[in-house]
Amino acid sequence: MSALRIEVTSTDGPARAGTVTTPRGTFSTPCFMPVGTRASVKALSTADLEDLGFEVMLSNTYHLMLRPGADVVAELGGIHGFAAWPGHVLTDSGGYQVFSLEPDVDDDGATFRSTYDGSLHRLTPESAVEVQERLGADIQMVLDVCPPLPSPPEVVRLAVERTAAWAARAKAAHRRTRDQALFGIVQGGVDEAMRRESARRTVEVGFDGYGIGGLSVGESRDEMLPALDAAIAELPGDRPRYLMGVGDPIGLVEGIARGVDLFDCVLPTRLARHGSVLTSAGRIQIRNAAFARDGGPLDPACPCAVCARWSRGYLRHLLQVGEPTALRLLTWHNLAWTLALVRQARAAVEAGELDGLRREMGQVWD
RNA sequence: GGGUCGGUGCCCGAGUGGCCAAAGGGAGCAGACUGUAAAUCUGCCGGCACAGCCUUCGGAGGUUCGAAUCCUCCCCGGCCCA
Repeated sequence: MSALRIEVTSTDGPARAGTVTTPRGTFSTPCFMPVGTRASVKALSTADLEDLGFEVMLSNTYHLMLRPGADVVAELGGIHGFAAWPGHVLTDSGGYQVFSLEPDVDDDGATFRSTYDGSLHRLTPESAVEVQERLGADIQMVLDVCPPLPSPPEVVRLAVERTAAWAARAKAAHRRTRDQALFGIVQGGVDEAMRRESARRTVEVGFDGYGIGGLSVGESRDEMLPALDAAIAELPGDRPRYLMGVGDPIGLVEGIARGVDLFDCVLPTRLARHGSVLTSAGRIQIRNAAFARDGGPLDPACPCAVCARWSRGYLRHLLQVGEPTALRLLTWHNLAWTLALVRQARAAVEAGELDGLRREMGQVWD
């Protein structure tokens, strides 16, 4: 009789252990069971995940609006019920997605085609707020205009104007029914004066927090940081400042040094899926042949569950053969690594030692 | 034994006289990625003293100015008949 190896992977990450209950008794995993055995499998301990500090789940109205549809999410308990997530949820307005899909933008809103089925959709400042409210998001973003960089001054100007006008409309459309927050967004490209103006005009409308958008869209760090400084200088100190789309190690630390409170970024997860691993010695490409016989962890200094258990050689193997688990494990590590960095930065801020951390990071990352 | 189809670069697979070191895919190797359209994209992928030369399309001969492509024999595999 052939046997089947039973391992347990929970939906929110690799569980350390699990149990398999069969008519013959309960066994802990990994274990071997005869094929055909009727069994129920239960994962135990996802404590590692909670430990990582995933207190905020990020989600995107653009996707939820088109698939499965905001009404479906609303019917199934809003995003918290739908995704079984009790923590906070921040939704993006779709402004960035719309920007990346080459939309037709006019003064009233943006029209774009769904990448799922080609159908035409329209987003306005009002409808973006309405969708996010139906989703039940705790932190909602106003619809903005995010021009690519570099862009001619008149394009940046127009983006600033529309973003300001849309901010006022979004605020007017927003009904505070619970303790949800609405954040405005600062645009202005890499022009410092434009950044200041956009920040002032957004603050004039008045929001619970402020996103700094339109950065990390192709410009160099030397262009980005002065623009960031200019925006932050105009933002109130008692409101959260959210640097949208930045998530590289230097970007995080430099943002924190300038007073940024919140980030969100695809970089750690996308890099992971593509085999780029964040380590205390810099980025490595785990696909490289050099790691085939490397029995060590991704990052010896990393305390994450993946580094505690699997070798570079094994993770490379999983990736090379196309095993989906590889994507997950590498993502787990990059996320844990990034969160550890942010935690370290937080501690450094409290200890007044952030400059030391910045210098350290500068020696490893560019 | 007879018939028939076929043997192409690491693998699969186009090509059927010159434009062929040989399409395409996979594998391999390297790189990119920052408010997720993206488990995606890009480059390399016979050798070398590299605008050229050398070796390669089962093997050995031959035809031709010229062959992976045509002819002969041989080796190997699939299918059909005996």
